[in-house]
Amino acid sequence: MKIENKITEAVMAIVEELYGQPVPEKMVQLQQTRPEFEGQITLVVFPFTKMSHKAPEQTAAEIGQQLVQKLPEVVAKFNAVKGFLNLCICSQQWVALLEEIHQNPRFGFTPVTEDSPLVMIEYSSPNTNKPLHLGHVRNNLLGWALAQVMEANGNRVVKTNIVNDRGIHICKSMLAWLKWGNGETPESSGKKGDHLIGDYYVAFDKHYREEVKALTEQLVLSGLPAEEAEERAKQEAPLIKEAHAMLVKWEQNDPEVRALWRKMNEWVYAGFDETYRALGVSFDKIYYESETYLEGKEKVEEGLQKGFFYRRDDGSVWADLTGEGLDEKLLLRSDGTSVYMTQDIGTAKLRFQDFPIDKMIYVVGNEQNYHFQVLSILLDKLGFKWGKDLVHFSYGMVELPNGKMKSREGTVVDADDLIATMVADARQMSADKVNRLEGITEEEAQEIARIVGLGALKYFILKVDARKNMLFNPAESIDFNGNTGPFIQYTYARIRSILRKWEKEQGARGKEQGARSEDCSTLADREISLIQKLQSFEATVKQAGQDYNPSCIANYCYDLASEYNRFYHDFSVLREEDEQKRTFRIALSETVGQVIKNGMGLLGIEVPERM
RNA sequence: GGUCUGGUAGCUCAGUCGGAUUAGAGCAACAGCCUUCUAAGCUGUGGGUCAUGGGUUCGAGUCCCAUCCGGAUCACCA
Repeated sequence: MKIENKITEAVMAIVEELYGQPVPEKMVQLQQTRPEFEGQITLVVFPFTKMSHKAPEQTAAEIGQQLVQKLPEVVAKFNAVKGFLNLCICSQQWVALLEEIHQNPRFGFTPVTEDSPLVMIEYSSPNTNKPLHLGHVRNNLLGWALAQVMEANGNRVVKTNIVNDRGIHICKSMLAWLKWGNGETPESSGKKGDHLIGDYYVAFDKHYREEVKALTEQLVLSGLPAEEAEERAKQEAPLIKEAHAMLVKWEQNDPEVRALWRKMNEWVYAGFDETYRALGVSFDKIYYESETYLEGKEKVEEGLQKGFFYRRDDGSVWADLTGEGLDEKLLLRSDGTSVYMTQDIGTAKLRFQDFPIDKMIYVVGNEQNYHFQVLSILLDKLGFKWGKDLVHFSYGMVELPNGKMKSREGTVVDADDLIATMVADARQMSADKVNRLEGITEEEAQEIARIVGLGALKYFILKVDARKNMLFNPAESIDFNGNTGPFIQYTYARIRSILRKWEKEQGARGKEQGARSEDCSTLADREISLIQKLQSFEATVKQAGQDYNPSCIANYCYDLASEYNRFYHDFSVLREEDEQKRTFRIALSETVGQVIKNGMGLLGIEVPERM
């Protein structure tokens, strides 16, 4: 039984006994004692003053006395400051707690069973016409971390990706490749497939803009107002018309267009796979829009028959959501083709056929908040049981110091470049610390650099609250000091180093057990607060699962590492002469390392054995 | 304009269920600490009207209302 629970139970009994009123459990508020006061756990007594009809301080004192009497093995002594009752907990309790955590390598995790709820998480969702950029990186990292967190909270998780592999943007790349590509392939050019295709997408855009510009001038000369001229030029430029023609051919299953489309998409997928592998993310099931985009129509027809939707005179189908405080939403165009919303309904249908989903989480940027509000209502109306409380895990945009990322203006941070830069910087960083690299092969050093560089990137992104927009300053982000991933990794590596030395020592004189509860009556404040910190990992994981918020785990890892660093500087663990204390502190260190590893693991961040 | 969302130190960010006379980290600046288990570290100094005004109460950065500023969204685009 946890220390908190014992105290809560006792307080409930005591208050009822003293003041004659039953107390709901929620009223018993326990918190960590502020460092400037003596004690470790504090009871907030304000809520009880109404029952006691006494001053807060006196009420606190009365409860404190009873606690010491009734729980002598837990509460050693107390002091009351205003309405706060600070309790000094017996060291044995802390030692026992540490031992419990130490014994449980999965501390804080809820086991997953056959009957656990099935949660599907959709993330990444790239377009196949250009490589992944920083915005996708945030999406992928959040999606992956969220999946880990949900699993840690006892859910079965299916990670899924919907690939937007069809549409006008793909045709643009295809067209440009046909026109100017001379048969270039990833092999012949040495480029990653997604970058190759992205280059043609850019080429298309460049030529297209030139055409638009020339055509606009022409139209202006013939007497059209400038704005109107540009509008028309955009629609009538030969290139865009060709692209549209290609899209029509694609939809008609033209063998040549389809073959080219398939070939180029394969190149892109190979490129994406490489980036995904570098980021350490993966999927259990991938859906392609080309396979799902027609499915939604059927569901919309069904909704139409049931009277949820209505058809206008021009044949288009709409949902009237004014009753829900929203607008009317188009579901099928007048020509019968589907729109974005229809496709999402179709994808939902397929997913539900494939999996008995209990909860669906979409990791998609906050610019689509409205879309998912509507989708939730529509899916609910159409009878998807998870539709009503689907979760749109909505994250903010990544901004750059000079504004937003815009592919046209070349202010995009490419994912592959970014990863390579971070790893190279980490390599440079550790090369500066020559003594560390002793006895390490070049290969091992490279692997450490990969772990540290990626750790820096991942932590930098995951530590900020997902729903907020965040600023990515390329110069400052490559910082390995302070509140960063490498700081936490460093703490871990140092703990491992201590343990390696200790194990060597133990090997010489025979194995010995870790934490001992006897004779540790005088724990230092630092040790106790470390144990308290360790204990709160459980609550943090739970909270992250409830709020769908990986960032609190990131901040927890930093807090824990900081706390350990102070401990590390206060005590010489290996040189401690008192045998009891030393084994205790070794066990404490080992447990901190274990929790750091688990916490970082939830974020998809690896920790190195040495660095 | 409607809806949603954010505003905390020069900069980037934390801040749990509303809790403690003094609101925390990191970066940047300044000052200390490597004969001691990994200095990617530790300790200290300076830096704040928690956007503004009201309200709720024993108590508000946190909850409510209004205002100001920023962002997103409101397509027969995806």
